[in-house]
Amino acid sequence: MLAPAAPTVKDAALVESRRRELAATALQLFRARGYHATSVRQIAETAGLSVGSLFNYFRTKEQILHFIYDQTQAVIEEGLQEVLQELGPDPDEALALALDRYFTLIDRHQDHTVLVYQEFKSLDRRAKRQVIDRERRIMDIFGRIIESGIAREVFRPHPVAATVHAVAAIGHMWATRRWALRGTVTLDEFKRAQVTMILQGIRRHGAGQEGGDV
Amino acid sequence: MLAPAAPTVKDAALVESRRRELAATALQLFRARGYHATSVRQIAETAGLSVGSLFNYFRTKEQILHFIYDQTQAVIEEGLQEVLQELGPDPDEALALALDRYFTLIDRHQDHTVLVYQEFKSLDRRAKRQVIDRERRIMDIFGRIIESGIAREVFRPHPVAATVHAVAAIGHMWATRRWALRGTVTLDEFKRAQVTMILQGIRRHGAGQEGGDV
Amino acid sequence: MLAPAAPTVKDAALVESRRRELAATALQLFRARGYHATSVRQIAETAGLSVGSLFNYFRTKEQILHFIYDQTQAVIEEGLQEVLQELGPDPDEALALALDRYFTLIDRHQDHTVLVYQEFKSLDRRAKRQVIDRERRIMDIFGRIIESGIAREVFRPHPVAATVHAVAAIGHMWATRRWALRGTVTLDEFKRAQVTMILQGIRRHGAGQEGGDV
Amino acid sequence: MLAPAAPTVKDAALVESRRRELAATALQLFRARGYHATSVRQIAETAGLSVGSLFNYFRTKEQILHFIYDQTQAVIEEGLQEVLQELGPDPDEALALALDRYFTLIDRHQDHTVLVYQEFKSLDRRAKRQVIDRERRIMDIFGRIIESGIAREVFRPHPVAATVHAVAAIGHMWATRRWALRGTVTLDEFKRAQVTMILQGIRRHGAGQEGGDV
DNA sequence: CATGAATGAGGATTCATTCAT
DNA sequence: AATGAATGAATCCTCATTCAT
Repeated sequence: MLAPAAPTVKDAALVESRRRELAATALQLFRARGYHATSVRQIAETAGLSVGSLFNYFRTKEQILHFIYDQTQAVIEEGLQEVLQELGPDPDEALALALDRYFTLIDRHQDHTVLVYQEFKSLDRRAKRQVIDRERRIMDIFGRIIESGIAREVFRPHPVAATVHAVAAIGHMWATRRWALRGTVTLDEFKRAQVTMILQGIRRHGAGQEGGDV
Repeated sequence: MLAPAAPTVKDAALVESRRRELAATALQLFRARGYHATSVRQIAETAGLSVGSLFNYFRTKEQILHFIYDQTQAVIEEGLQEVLQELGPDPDEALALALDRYFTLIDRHQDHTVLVYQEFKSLDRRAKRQVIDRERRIMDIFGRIIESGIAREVFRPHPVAATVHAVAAIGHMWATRRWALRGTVTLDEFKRAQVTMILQGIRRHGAGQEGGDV
Repeated sequence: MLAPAAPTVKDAALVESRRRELAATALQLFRARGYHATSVRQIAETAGLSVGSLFNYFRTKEQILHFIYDQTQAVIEEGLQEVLQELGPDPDEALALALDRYFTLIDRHQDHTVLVYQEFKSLDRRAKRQVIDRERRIMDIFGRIIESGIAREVFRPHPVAATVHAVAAIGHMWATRRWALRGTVTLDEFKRAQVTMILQGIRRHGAGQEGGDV
Repeated sequence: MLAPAAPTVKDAALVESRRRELAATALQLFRARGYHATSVRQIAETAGLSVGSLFNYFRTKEQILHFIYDQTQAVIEEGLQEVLQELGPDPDEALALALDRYFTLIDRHQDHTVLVYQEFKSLDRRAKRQVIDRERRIMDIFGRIIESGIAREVFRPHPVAATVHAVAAIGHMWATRRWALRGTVTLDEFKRAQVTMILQGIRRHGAGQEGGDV
């Protein structure tokens, strides 16, 4: 969870709900105009609050950004942890399922995904570290699946980091390269193509299932 | 070429060299501090010019950004066109060579690559379109190689867009996810792993060469 | 007495006690951080009240300041009136006693003394006049002693205003120039030195008692 | 001298003259409305500049305040150093001359004198120290005269700090208590009364000249 | 062509005060 | 009588851009 640090307002439930509203509004504006081009006043007004009120829920503009990051990363991490429970021992199937879920989550949080690429550097050091730590935890989920596949001699023993971050890159691309994909590939086609490529790409014996049957 | 639009100064050679200097300086500053956190004054001073002078070579701050994008994209496109000449008919080998070159170019222009992700939205519509058009041309190079592979029934007939942009995503990741890769994978290891994964991943018969022989 | 103007709350005793508490808290904060750097919210919280409540006891922030001034000036005036009762006819002795009491009171209300110098101008015209009137009354106490001394030809016939305000300046300096005096002079040494200087300084025949016998 | 720290503008002479103008304007406004109640915009506009320009000459509002302090303290210190050259060996006469000059300087810089009392606390630590150091140097000038008088057994051996700061307090009072003195005492009467009181007040043998013959 | 002083719109943030509960 | 959430004017400061020299 993101460090609380809400000024003035004491009603925790109110704080939570207002923060959510504001974050949602801000996310849209940040994506539409960019973080710097979006003024705090715009956020407040779009959310139907006064500037003063906004600052009762976030202490700085940057905190809004951090909150957005934290909130969605949490959802993604939880979503993946959830699917982890359901995974069988077959690395092929496990990775396919995890990838499917990951791509679904990214699809659901496209704006957030792009925003991380764009405005990560606008965070302060502490926030940066938090975001990176969380991202590392998310990557570790795939890392463990792949390592188990390597241990079982199903996957090739390639540098896990390279593979794991390729997974992230390919997933994120669904959000960052929408301009190219929109209209040419559906989410399902995208999933099938990428899952196939990744699975077949890292499998030890090129032979076997043609993957993609997810 | 980037739309001209240099004010006042007539000497074309001077304009070109000054622009290059300024762009190089600006790229470093943008990467170090971010586009918005970098002031035009800083760029000018770091480059050893006066603010007034800078505005003789670029009409707006945004134009500097656009110039940087355009310049590096041109180098990348040319670098790929170059390698295209040398490609034989074997799609496997062709793709491997093109990928290798592409990853090399991205490694050489990491700052630029990251900057595109971060500040693309700061461009105006015209500039955006130009950058996207160029990116599409770059992608088309891979597109043609892959299509030819599909035609020869070497590659699986998956949506080309998905594959092509996966190539981009994986390449860019070398720049955008340095924080994760630095220290764990060398450029050569990275190249080998990704080229293998991509080739094996899209090949029709999973069997065959184990890739990586680049 | 300070002009009433307490809103809403009717219970006079409650009003008085709350005002005292708030004023005491505010005085400390004003001295520590400055009047402008202290927010009403801080005052309320430090005093253990809600902002809303505070505004039931003071209508404006300025009114708090005014109240502090008024309250302490009253104490000082009363303290001096008190000593006036005990004064004998000897102007030398009378002045010495009054000065001693005055310096003691200032020592006890250093924060207030400094605050008057700093934030007098933050009062509105009416409040300013009230504070000045009270200060004049305090000065008059010394004025009358000195005039009586002049009439008895014990003190030199110098402009009384000059002498009287020198007394104030010297007394206040114990508070305003603490940075210089702290650690070098004790209150008693200070008193002895200043009383001696003042008495000997205004006495008609420089000769006579060497003062300091306070 | 005040640490330079002027941004942007390079023409040193221009910086100096603009700073003087701005400081003069600011001093008036600060005195009339108070430091906090005066906006930077007001200062700029009153001085006939744009806000942006003002910030080419001072980096912060506080720096203006510091500059004002520094500038006038320098004048006062120099003025006293000057008179030091002309002093003979007679402590009585020396002190009388120094006091006369000091009171004259304070009269000439009343606004500054009051402002120090009011807004000293608005300075940051470094600036505070600078102002105090300078004030100490000014006090030392009187300190040395008095000590020499004590050494020659002309003045009583009272704590020098107490006397020296009484001098300051009495001098400053001409500025801080104008509201009481204006109209009742002229500068010359004030000087004569205070010089007499101080000299006679600290002299060893109450006898001797009746002072005031300045 | 170069310089650098001037501009002023615009941004984030604070805070005294109000008022519905 | 107490609470504390809401308000929005006002503040300091930055920075891209212009233009006289």
